[in-house]
Amino acid sequence: MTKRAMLSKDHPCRSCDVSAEALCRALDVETLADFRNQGGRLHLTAGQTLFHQGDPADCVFSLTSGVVKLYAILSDGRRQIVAFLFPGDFVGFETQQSHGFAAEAIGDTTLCRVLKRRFEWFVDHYPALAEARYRRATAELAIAQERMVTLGRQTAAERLAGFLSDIQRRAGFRGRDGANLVPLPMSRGDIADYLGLTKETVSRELTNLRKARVIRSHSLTLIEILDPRGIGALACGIAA
Amino acid sequence: MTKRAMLSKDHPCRSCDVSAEALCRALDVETLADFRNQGGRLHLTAGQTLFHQGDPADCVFSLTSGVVKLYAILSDGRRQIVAFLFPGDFVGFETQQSHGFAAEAIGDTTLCRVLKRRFEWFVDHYPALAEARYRRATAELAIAQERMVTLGRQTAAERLAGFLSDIQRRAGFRGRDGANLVPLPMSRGDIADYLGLTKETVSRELTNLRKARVIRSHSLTLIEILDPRGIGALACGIAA
DNA sequence: CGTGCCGTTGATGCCTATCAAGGACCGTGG
DNA sequence: CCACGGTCCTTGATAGGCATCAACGGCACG
Repeated sequence: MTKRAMLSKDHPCRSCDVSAEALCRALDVETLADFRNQGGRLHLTAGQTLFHQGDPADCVFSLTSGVVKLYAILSDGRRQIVAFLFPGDFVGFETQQSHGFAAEAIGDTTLCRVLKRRFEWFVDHYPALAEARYRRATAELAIAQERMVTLGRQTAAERLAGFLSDIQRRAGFRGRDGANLVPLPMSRGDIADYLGLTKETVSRELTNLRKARVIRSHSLTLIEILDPRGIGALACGIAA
Repeated sequence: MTKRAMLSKDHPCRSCDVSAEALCRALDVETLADFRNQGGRLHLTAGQTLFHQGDPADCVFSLTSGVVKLYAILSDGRRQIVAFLFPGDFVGFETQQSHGFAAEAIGDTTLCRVLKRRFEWFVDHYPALAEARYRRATAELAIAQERMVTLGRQTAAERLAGFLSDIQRRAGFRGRDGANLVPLPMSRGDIADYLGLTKETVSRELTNLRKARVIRSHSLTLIEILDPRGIGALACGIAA
């Protein structure tokens, strides 16, 4: 049994099943309880925004269920989705005063919220949390830099293959027959805006992969990867 | 007089004129001297690489003069430059074991090198340095995310305008007649690989800006911005 | 059972890449 | 000092990949 089980029976963190990499995990049990009591729990339904571009960034959030998109909108309506956030991801721990991007729920979503000032108090007093926060920041930086390569230099097919690999790694699961299943809770338009393409191109490339028997669609929001090597070969590109 | 003047007369950091945001500035004088003695100074000439993709990341570097490009190469030779580093910038403070990108000097370059283990010892013992390192990481993350927008959604003209604005902010200076001068030490090919374009397109867009009297070329590596508002109008895009 | 949103597919066009040639600049060596 | 070669930049012609425009189909919802 993990220390986690020692939380009082009705403490929300007790049943929190976010991935082991969540920043909260850097805290021991009593501290976690303390930390958790600083904030509140938040529910969002599809399309609700957590914050807009330019909003003051005075809270940090830990996503416990659902998927959130982080995006920028240009003056003429063009949109770029900077990241999809999955359970276990943190939002808002950047040092800027205001949010550079908007955050919006893709489906039903729950988050934990803590005032940033509180969060920083904990960071100052618990080196493990500071360390975890720093590791998270550099990990995200590395991801962001990889995405520059994707957006700057890859073709539509490569982008989509890379995207499917990523989602599989972060949210993929096995069917009872061992099938390699990948959920796609976001719309085609969202995928397009994430990859710097249009929804039509995303749709076309998906059918290409389908025709090539690399993937199979179980529904609009659930695909199966039939040929992981094929996906990998397309996606890789990077490094010699 | 700043505390800096208290460094022993021949201490290398004494004459170091990197921008005030360099991480070293988080340390007080004696500590800085101590810190500085851990490493060495490094000189590179045009085209020399500091490290390759995949090299073990066991040193951190502080750029004191010159410009360095950080880039990835895909298996078929496509290249994406992830960042240009200017004096005051730090390299290699990410948490990964190996470098995800290669670093190469664009012209003559000098850097300070410190073993990462040493650096981390200082981070552990000087909270101000930890704080500065964290701020730097999140600042770079924000920049990387902005660049996703550029690479994913902006046109060639917008990318170039944004690029010129950025370089002006980071390395621009005034001529004796007040001219708004921007150095371009990197080649057109480098700019192209930074912006996700080709060198031909970069060249064409530069001549467009020239014909539109938005910029003027003093030489291949030095341009003058005649119409900052024009550049800004093109570059902005972001936010309504 | 209609209505609307989302996804797919097709036809067309545009932006930028690619291919190609000429020109400017620079360092070298005669 | 000038000729020379190489590299980088510029400019033009053409092509291709993806966007745009448009129509249709499926699915969810009222």
